[in-house]
Amino acid sequence: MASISIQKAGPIPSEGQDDPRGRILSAAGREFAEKGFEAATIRDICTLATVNVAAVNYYFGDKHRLYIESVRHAHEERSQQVPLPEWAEGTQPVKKLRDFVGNMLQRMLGFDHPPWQVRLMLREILHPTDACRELVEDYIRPHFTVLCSILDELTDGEMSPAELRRIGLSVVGQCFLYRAAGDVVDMLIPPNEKKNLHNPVELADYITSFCLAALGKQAPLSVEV
Amino acid sequence: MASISIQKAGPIPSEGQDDPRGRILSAAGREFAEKGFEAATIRDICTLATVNVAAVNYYFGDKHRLYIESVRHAHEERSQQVPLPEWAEGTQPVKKLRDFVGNMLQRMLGFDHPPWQVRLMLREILHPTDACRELVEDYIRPHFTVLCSILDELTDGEMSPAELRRIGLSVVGQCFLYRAAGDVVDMLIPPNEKKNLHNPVELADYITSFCLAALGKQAPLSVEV
DNA sequence: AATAAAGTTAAACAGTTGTTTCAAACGGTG
DNA sequence: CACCGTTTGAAACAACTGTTTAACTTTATT
Repeated sequence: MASISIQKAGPIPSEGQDDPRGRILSAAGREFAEKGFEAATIRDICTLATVNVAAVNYYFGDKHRLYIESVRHAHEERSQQVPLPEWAEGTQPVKKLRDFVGNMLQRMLGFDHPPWQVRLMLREILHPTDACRELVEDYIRPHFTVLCSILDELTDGEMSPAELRRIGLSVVGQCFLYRAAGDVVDMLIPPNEKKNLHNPVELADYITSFCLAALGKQAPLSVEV
Repeated sequence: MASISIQKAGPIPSEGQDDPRGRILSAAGREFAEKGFEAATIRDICTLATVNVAAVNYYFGDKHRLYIESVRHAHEERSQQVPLPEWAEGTQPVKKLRDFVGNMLQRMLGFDHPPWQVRLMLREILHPTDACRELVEDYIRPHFTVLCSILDELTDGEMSPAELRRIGLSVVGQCFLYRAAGDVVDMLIPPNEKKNLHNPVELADYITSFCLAALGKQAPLSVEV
């Protein structure tokens, strides 16, 4: 019966290097991230993980539950790969915002090319399935809450929570475009321009400045007429 | 031989109502938009279009070419569904920007729920395939160019083309988030707040104001310290 | 060492996929 | 009407899918 292995959900939760469950989880994450749930096949995943096809059924029950676990595994891993910055008491909110945007861009875009964890999460954001709610509550909402509290500090409590959320979405949106539609962005701008202006470091500065200017906490990008 | 039907690529390009080719194209668009290329099946598409499974092979050769044609069909249809606004000579660039953002949001989000054309294009933007280049050149780039020229007017030619493109991406990004990650946005904000602040009309005003403020063409959203 | 449980394997299963076949039906032209 | 290329139809094809089976090896416990 499959239900036996389901109850256990894996015999040993340790993350050893020759731990089959962990290997499957990692291989599945990469495959799901690259090809999506339907196009990724259990056989390819098992080949990549060097386990027998029956192992998926043994450890996870079926493909769907393997996917759910893969998403969970991905955002847990990414959370400790790129943790939120910690600020000393009394840090200027302007600096906090800049740090936060830089951190978000680093998490989304990575130093070189984005890791499979992010691409898998992105799929879930774009076409949510059962795994989405947990992803939002455990990963996205905490980050978004931090952003909103920074904006609250920045605007000296003048804004309502609703307004803060809307501004927060403006910040996130500017970063998110580069992650979700990065390929199209690359087609819209010249190649050298990308290296100079649209790299994570430059972008963090620019997006922060753009938002600070919009909030009147910094000189506008253009002079007034 | 399949190559016979490929050369013709459909016997009659007319768009009659009982035109099988047109029905397949429309049904395929909806299915691809909802389920993606892999998960959508030729059988489902043909059932929806009330044609035999062999019709796809007859009119389009294979599934992949049907997909390519579907994307083309989608963006051509959407282009004339929501055309770019036309402005009289001497229209204020501020108004142009507001119109453009409103137009873009309407195109992305639709009045009620977004049409399948947009969702199909979104898939291509997120995970580009062969159909992407044409989509960018024929649909996205023209729109983006208009936006950049509006921003050029707005800033009185002070900005370099590269800077204009970067600002343009800030505008697009704020709109794009609601389209691509709409489900997650809905989970992050209270339901009533969505109706009041995050509907296309309110959003157009807000995003325009945010950008105008950032560019110093309008008072900032928050008062200065 | 004997027994049972856990883990792993190759092989097969039933169902679905994209694609093809070939004969029947259609629609205009001589 | 007979002829023709064009279009449609039901059925079959081979390949691949997720899943399961049952025999096998390993590991731990008594």
